[in-house]
Amino acid sequence: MATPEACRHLLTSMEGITGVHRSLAKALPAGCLPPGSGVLFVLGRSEQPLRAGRVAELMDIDMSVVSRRIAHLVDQGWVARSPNPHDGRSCLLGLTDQGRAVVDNATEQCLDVVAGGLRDWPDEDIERLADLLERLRVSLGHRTLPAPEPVPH
Amino acid sequence: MATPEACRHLLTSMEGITGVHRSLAKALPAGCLPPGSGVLFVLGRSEQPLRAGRVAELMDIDMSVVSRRIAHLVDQGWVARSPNPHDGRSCLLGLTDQGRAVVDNATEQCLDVVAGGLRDWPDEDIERLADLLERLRVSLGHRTLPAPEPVPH
DNA sequence: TATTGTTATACTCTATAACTATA
DNA sequence: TATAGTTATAGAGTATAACAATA
Repeated sequence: MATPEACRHLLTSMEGITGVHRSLAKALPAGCLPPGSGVLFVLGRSEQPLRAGRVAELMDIDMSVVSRRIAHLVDQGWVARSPNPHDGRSCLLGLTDQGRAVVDNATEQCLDVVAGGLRDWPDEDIERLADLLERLRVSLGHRTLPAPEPVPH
Repeated sequence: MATPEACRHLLTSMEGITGVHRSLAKALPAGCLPPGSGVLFVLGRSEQPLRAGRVAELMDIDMSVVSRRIAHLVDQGWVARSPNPHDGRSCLLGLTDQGRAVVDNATEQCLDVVAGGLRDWPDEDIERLADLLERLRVSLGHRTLPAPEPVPH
């Protein structure tokens, strides 16, 4: 049912999608989104500790990237590694209290900016946009929902 | 009217927004989006030739970035500089026929991927998402619409 | 003196490939 | 042999600062 016209319209509006993201980041106080925040957010949203490979899968980036970031985040004291009882090759990763504080602060700052920019929006438009973005992500094949850590054999 | 709950929901769905963009790029044939495509797209959408500073403004990135990209795109033969009759400090930038071909091809390839992923979406949802994204971009302060080149004094 | 654009430098995000350790 | 993770290297996007030319 997707006509080429509608897709073309969407494509144009998606063209600047990274710009929107950057605008948001620029509107934030300096240091609010430290390097590697993405990993921090993913770990912060997860119910359980995650393996590095699982983080890479959820973010749809290469594990080598996650590995280097994790090392840095551990150095910062924001992420803690604990041994994986089921597999000696991997560790389980979780936020420290400090890491949680960084995530919570960044989230609040982002919320301030978004809520400020969207203060005239009707609530239902915001909800609709969020829902549509989520569906777009799924339709374009990007993983999102953290499934429970599977127990290996 | 924007409640914190709705904004939080939107923020979560925006977190992976660059991932969606990357998914799209990854789904494309190699070489389809050459470095600097963004500048190419902006020039391709403009009715008239643009100054470098104007491109930077429209993309909300630093002019130094545009400058280096333009140099590369001119080397590739995709962008042509012409003298600006109103101001000797700047040039006017436009696509060459080759550049136009690159833009058109990339657009079609992107359309194929998007239309494929969204083939089950009702048309009105696609339009609604495109509209909401456009409004989001405006509300968060990101410039989009190419205004006519102002004539300096 | 202010503005336009260029260049040098550096930082962030990402991927590929080669490697180590464990399964 | 296959998988999880690490490390080295490289490419792409971006910003800041110093600079040259023109207004």
